[in-house]
Amino acid sequence: MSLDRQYFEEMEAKIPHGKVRTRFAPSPTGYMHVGNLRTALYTWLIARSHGGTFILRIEDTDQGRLVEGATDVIYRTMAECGLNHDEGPDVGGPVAPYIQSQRRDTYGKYAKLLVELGHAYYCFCEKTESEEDSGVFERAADPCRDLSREEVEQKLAQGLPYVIRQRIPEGTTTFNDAIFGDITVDNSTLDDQVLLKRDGLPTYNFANVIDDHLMGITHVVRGSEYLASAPKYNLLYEAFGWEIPTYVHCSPVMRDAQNKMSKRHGDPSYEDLKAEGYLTEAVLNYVALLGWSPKGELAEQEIFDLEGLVKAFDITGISKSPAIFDRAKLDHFNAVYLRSMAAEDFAKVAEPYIRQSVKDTRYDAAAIASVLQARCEKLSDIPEKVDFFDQLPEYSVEFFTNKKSKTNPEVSLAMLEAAVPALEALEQWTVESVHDALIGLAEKLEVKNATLMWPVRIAAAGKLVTPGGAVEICYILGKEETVRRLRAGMEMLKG
RNA sequence: GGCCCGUUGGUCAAGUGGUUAAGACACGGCCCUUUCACGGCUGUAACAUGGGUUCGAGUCCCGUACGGGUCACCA
Repeated sequence: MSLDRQYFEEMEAKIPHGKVRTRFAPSPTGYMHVGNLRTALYTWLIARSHGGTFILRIEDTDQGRLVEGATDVIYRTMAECGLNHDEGPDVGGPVAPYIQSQRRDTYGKYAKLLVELGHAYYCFCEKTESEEDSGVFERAADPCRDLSREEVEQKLAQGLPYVIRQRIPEGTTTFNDAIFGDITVDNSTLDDQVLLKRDGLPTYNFANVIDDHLMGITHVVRGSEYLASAPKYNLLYEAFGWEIPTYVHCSPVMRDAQNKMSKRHGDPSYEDLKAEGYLTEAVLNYVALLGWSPKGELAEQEIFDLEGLVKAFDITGISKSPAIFDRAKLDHFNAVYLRSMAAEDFAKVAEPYIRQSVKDTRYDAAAIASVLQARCEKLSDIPEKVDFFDQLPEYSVEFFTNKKSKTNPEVSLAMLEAAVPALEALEQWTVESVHDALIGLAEKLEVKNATLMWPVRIAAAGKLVTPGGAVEICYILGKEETVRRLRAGMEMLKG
């Protein structure tokens, strides 16, 4: 067994040093769930807030789980969110390739190096049966652990299939996590995990260590489900004599107190949220705060754009406990972002939703948008809110009764009878002219504004709750349609 | 079951031995008002639990309960 020393030297020589380097390393499942997005965000933030480098690496070592087009979802999501990477499969970089299936040889070589170093061994056993739910898990000593060098050579020469396993030493292992602190475990609780699978591909755990080292990763950000395997990582780094990176284990995003967000439960992915009418900025902002909070004078701030996050972000603000994903709060963030948009920008994103129910192009989408902006939490709320423009809904005569406005059917009829000629007389049909006409009329009739406005709005919209008041709705409807609807209301009140 | 981790209002959370225990969302009330919103004001509501340590504990230590993770030739 001869090792290619030069290969290792070359690989080592390529590793960049001196700057923070982080990596987001998804396996291509075709689905970017919220927890994933948050991990990507934090990872990106750590790099950017240190002026470091952010790397995208694709972990596709599981041949059985390859999903067509899955990497596209990752690229698209990252780009849309503004989480740009400096190195990756598509842009290259000094430690390419960035797709694990293309690094196959490397893992094999390092696995053999580890065998040579005495920290791993060849195992020729059959695949281990999963122990089911026997309740007690006891690891039998692996007979291959103590095979002599000659025996190994012999079996190899016979072409027997094998895996390479990590040789866990006696003692205890302590590792440090930036969020959880020092954690010490007894090595007897660690198993001689497989490093290199029978198909020659590395296991996730091994590939991670090799790639993170070879890519010069300084901060390993990942879900807390990997916390338990961290000691084995340390042992691996130590076995190679490599510097151990900073671990940053993040607790999961939950759907409720017991369950993680999951595709299986129908929890939304980033793309699902987009489709539901949420803004990318709002999702990112919300997700950033799910499990992280700013320190110091920024502690009370909640609205952050990416740039603001870069300035405020700090690993120590990441919390240990899991966070439940709360729609109501996401809705709030989305509403805040929607409201803060310039009117024309909002009109632009709202228009498709408006046109879902307002097909009649005589009705100005921009005008409708302006009335909608302060009134929706997500864009998908829009169609239902503006459905009365195209067609006046059937409504109850009871709608005309409103205590606070001091209206009832009788009063309403009188108001409409007065409003119709006043509006018909208008030469200019603008928000101002309609407003002035109606306010002037109320004054003349010596009734409070609401007494006149309420029936007008009901007759114009046929709904109890509308985006905008009587004036805006009449304006958008136009004179002809407004008058037609008010007259219809009068007929109804007479009948 | 072993090992590891976590636990501040319904939710997100600040808090690093001495505070009237922040703030946000949600919820209730009031104001504004041309409905609903927006905006403003205001209210209800929390340190899982039992022991220590200490003059003093949400903050430190131990136990208990509950929850989660992990124990794959998956990632």
